[in-house]
Amino acid sequence: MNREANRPAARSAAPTFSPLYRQIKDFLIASLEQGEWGPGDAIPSEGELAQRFNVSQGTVRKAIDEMAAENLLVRRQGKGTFVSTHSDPRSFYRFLRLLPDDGVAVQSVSNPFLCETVPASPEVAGVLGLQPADPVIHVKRLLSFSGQTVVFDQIYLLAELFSGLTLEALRAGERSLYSLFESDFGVRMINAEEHLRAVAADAESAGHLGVAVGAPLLLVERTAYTYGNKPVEWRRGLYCTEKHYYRNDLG
Amino acid sequence: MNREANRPAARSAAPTFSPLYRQIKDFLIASLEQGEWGPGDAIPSEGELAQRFNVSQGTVRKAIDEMAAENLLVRRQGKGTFVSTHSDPRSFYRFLRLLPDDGVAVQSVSNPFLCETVPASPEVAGVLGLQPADPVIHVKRLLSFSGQTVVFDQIYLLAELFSGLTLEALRAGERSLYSLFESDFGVRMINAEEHLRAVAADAESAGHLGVAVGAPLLLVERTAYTYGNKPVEWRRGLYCTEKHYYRNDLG
DNA sequence: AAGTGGTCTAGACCACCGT
DNA sequence: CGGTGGTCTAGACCACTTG
Repeated sequence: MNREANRPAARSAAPTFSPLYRQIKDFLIASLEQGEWGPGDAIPSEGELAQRFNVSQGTVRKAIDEMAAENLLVRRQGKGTFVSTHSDPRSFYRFLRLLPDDGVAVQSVSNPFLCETVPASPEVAGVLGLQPADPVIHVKRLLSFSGQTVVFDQIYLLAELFSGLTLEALRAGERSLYSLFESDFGVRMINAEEHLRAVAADAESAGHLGVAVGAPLLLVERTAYTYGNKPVEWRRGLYCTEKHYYRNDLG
Repeated sequence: MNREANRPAARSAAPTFSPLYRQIKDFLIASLEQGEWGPGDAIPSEGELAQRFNVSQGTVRKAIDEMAAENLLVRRQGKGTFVSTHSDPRSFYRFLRLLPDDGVAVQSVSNPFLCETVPASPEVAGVLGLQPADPVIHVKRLLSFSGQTVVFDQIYLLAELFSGLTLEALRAGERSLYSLFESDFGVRMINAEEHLRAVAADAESAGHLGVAVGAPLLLVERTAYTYGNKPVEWRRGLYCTEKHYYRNDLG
């Protein structure tokens, strides 16, 4: 790494000081972004990276530590360091926070029933950084836990990144949506922000979820980001919380 | 630290191996728990701790790094390492996730109107690890943002830890509840878990929040923990989400 | 200038995993 | 066994804060 090119910069005025391990981290993130190593792959060992960058192993270690803390990489002692993937439950975080009142988490079943390209509404365009009427892919689906429909999702995706997505592809396989996005479109969701509200069920939601019109539903609006905090998905989920709750750990 | 006493243990059967830095971390946490250093105080420097434990500075550093990541300590370059406190906004995390739709976060105003000791209901006893009918302190309060009442909280506290808490004390000062608990009762909330649901407003909540009976409200049930994952508070909050939302960052 | 945390090094040894 | 990550050391120097 360019020791000499960097250190003097710290003494000069504007350019923010960037320690070696951060330069290495940035390089590794850029490599991930470019697909240098795919999801689930092992990255080079600490020793090899240290040689490649001409730094000590401890410096590489600090870079990888931070990326592991951000769920970009997963360390496994004795085996290596691996790129996180949504396909592997033990590796990537799950975004669905809904749990049944009694008993433990059960596998959810996704049932998509619409997938079409439409012009973005002003709201969706604003969130995804598009011009109004730019194309987005609109997906509607239901989520069930133990045979009971609990979530009605409306999902909006950047058409540019997910062109070719079909209802058949969504229906195929047992994979999660994000797992499919990752393997079939090379788009990895690495971060998301949710806004929660209580709302009254409208006719469509009530029908899907089997509740009365006007019944209280949990509205979950999610913006999901890929590398560089680029928003690529916005979804509006209506959760029936009669027998399930949304769990959040603070701290 | 007891190098020799520890290492052989790793080779024997049962006792789980514990690295040096973890022993130091555990020692520091125990010290915090016993009030060795109060909220906002500086703990000894890395060098001094290294000498005291007869380890290298790097080992102390790793222990402190983990505690800083858990929001137990706050590092400030050039100054020292300090015990987190709810009194200092820049130091401890805030638990309130409610934000106004438009504009940035505004200071909330707490308006408590009831504080009495009552026997724990079975539900509260279960969560707080008490026997039913053990005493708990029941607090009711309203929270306002910019003059508008948005939250109706019912709070249950271990009577044992908060004996002497009065409505007057709650009303005094501008401090947050957790700041008051920390300074007046020596109880520090370090972790919490929330369960969210959408519910229909009952008569009491509707009256407090100025909405119709049956209107959708966000129900937030929180269990808060102090050191050792000991639950010390349970609260049931009803949030009016007409002009505010609950924000959650995933990842 | 002195004291603190922040970065970096070079090397040792341990724990874990596969072959 | 060899290779990986995990722990630990001793020491150097940098960056930030305060007096």
